[in-house]
Amino acid sequence: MNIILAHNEISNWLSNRILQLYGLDDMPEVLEPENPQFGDFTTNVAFQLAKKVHKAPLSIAEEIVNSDLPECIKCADVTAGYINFSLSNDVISSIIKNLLSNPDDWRKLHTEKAKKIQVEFVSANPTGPLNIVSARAAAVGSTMANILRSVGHNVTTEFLLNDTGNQIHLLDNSFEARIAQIKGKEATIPENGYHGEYIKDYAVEYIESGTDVKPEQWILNKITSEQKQSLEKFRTHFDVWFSEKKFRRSGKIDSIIQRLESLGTTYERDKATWFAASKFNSNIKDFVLIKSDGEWAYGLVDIAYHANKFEERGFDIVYTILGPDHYGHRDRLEASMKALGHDDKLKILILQQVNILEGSEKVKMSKRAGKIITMDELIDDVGVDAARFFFLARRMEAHLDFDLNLARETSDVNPVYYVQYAHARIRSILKFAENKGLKIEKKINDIKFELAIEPEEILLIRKTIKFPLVVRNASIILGAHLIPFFLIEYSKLFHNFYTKHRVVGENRELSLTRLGISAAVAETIRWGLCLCGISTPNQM
RNA sequence: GCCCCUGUAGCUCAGCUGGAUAGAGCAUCGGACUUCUAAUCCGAGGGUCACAGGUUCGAAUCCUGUCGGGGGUGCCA
Repeated sequence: MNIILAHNEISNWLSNRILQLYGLDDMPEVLEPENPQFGDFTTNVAFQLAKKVHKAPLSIAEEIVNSDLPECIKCADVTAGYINFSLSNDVISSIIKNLLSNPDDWRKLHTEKAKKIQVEFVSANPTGPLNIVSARAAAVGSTMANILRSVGHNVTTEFLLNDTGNQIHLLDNSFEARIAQIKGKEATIPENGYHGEYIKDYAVEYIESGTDVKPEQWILNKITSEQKQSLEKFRTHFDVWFSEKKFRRSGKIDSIIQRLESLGTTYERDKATWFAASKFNSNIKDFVLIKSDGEWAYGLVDIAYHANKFEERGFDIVYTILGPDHYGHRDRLEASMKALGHDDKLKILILQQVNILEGSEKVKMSKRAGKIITMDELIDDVGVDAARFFFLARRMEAHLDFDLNLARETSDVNPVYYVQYAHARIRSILKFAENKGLKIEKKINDIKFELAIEPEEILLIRKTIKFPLVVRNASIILGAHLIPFFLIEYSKLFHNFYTKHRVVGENRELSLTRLGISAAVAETIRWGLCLCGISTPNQM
């Protein structure tokens, strides 16, 4: 038994009752009440039916409950029209024992029908070190991928390497100008080229290495491999680095343009080829696929790239995380996927930007001007754990003001330490108990959860068994932030429990029960932090 | 102009596919270590959920409008 099954059982039971009593084919919502006094699950279905069946909510609720309850339920109370369900003790106890004896299985939810999903994120231009904006994307994208895997999907992470085009030319020109300057030759960096110091450092390194690799190739390799390193250090792994350059040579782009033409979605104007995007979404304007000089526009390449994800690589769903400056691009891409028959398979998520503040002044970041806060600096200053938690503990749509000074100062009070501390505390208790001859792993079957009668114990147990619901919900609403917020609240419950009740005490049976609860909490925190790519130290 | 995001405690933010008394962290003030980790806990103060209408048994949540903040609206990528 697990909580997801129990939840489904209640939902199904309710729909059956509604069908039996009123002949209505509804799928009622079964929610968790905020206040624990209202049980483990609650439904407001009586209110919703009141109008349809012309009865008072209270009597509807009573009618529904007046029958055999689902097996997992101890009791169903009707209060003010709500129906509140409480799980039976056996179910609760078996869920926790299951968790303790097979933590790895417990982490595999398999709640959804497995789909082949791609998450594309960061995809920064390889023109310099990754900045703090990419760090937010990295934290969110990698955590989303972890969450989707947890519920049973087959997930691939991808970084689109923009290794060709204007920005790359500018980078190359800037790099070669720096090399020439260092060699004492007259050279100027293009006005809108890359002026950052790092280009100078790379130029020195290039010259000193005496390599015969062309500067253009060398700088690209250099920057890409440094980006990879930074990302790995930030616990963000990409399964695929997809080269735009290679893709452009594959011939797929020509075939996409032909298909769009044969679908009648394109037209010629001013010597350019346009896509009639407004046909698919009246809010957007048509845009250019092939420029008047015969070059492919970025929009076209990206259409072909996304079509490739579905057609060549067979993804059922693709999540592409973009910054708000690509907002205009979202509707265009989605319209084009519709044209190609991939309705609703592509979901573009806009991750709001990070504003950098220095005191109260907003700092404009620009790679070209060389003003950036790099991901490496962030890692050095505040650490991976604190940085990831900081980025994850807000939803995607939230604009984020990042004051680096404040972040440094508050890294001590970042809630991540609060959560990690709860875990470390428990490890320490378990060790203490083990030294006294109470090794919880060997006594799981002896635990008597009915001994847990203190409110703090009951709250912890309730919250523990429900974490899978949080993970599932996060996977559905694509809200990675649900995990950190759960962990903060959850850790608070534990710290509170810890100060009020002694875990390892005189009474061996009670100690065992409390150790069982504590071990389950530690396991849950470990899972949650692991989803977030955050470490779980055993001592702090 | 049009489109997207956003406005909740002094600060940073949860809560938004409508539900029971609006939450957390930080900051402020007052308490708690002889005992498994005080990186902790307990308590207090702090709110016109931007504003105005509407829908509903019920609105921070949905709809309309107004105002404020951010972004987009390229034959750049």
